[in-house]
Amino acid sequence: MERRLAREDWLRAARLALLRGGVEAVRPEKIARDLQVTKGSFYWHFRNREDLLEALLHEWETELEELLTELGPETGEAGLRVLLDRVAARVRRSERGEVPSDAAIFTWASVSPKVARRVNRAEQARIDLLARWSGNPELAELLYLIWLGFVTRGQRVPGLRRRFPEIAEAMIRLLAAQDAGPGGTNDPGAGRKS
Amino acid sequence: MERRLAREDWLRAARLALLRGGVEAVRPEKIARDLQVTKGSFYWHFRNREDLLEALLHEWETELEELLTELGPETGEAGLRVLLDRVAARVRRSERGEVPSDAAIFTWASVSPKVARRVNRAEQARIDLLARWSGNPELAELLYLIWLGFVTRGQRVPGLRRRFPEIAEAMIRLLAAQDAGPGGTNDPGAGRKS
DNA sequence: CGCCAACCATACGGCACCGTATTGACAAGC
DNA sequence: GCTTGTCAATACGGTGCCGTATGGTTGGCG
Repeated sequence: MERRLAREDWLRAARLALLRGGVEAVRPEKIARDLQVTKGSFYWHFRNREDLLEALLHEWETELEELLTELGPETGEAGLRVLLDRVAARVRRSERGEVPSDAAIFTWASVSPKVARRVNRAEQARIDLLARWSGNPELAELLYLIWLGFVTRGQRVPGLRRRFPEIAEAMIRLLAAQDAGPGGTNDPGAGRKS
Repeated sequence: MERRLAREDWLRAARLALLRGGVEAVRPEKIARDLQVTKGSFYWHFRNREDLLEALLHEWETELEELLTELGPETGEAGLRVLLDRVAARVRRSERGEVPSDAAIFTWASVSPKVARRVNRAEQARIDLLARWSGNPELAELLYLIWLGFVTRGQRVPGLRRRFPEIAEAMIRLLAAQDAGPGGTNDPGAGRKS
């Protein structure tokens, strides 16, 4: 019994620790206790704590890039549907520790300027994508804020995450409303620039 | 010279520490260094670290209640304008350390179940208020999520907080759109300019 | 003037964690 | 069966923080 651990086992445990207790819970000795080993193992797989944290952040960045590049050619409402589906799937995977949780990373970013810079960059890519799809930068930002708010609140409010489809529909309606709405159909450049 | 410190001085320093570095930065010895005194002072004003944290959270709760009860009778668009004004003022005060920052408290809540429960309660009060005003629970939730997302992102993205008026206008348009929108044409001109 | 309360400094024991060094267990392949 | 590579246990010195104990300084006030 008592299998031995690979680097990936440590990463998974670290992702779960990050998810549940924030960065401050991601500590070699603590995770070692969770895994029922001593830290002798940890320092074989990682140089130090910083190395582990960097691995987590890097993992999140690359996973996210993949998600964005794997999207199909659909834009507008159809595109948003696909994107939200993917995002929801990611959240489920993160709850199993298979991938770092967006929410946890955001929380981390809000207390670490270094992490914040990298998160902001990834975030901007998402917003830009929404802006291209909707042809409306302001709406894109609004949609993103709704999602971000949902994720933030979903960390705290039990059972809220299950209501994601509901919020997703509201977002889609918002997107649809502006296509049919004030300016005529999908007029790129109808928004504002910063 | 070298004035001596009152409890309020410690609280202010703690609010700033919370704002800048999260809960983990709220530590007696660390704040003592910031204040150029030793922790002997701290333990005169507070029982222990937990006591300080509780004071911060309690302060946030009561300040927030006051904000909500001090609102006028306006509802709908006019009410939202007043509310957002108040909220913006609060954010400025929090940056001066006069009151705990919403964003910092939310970040704290996301790593502390105990804090999360209390934050959720206060949060629900805000959402309920919006729901009464708009007569549309789903829209209320959406508006709240936009604000929450903005606050979360505003912690990280430099200069974003200055764009609050812009977001506020978008929220107000959203509220106005549903008055004029799906429900039929009930007077959209009601509640102009506060 | 002298005293008391408010406030702060100093010094201490304890704990949790970091990172390193060294040794030990075990399996795979030669 | 012996070696080698992989992973883990143990033990250690160092640091930062907690909370307490105790004594020092100061200002107001009777």
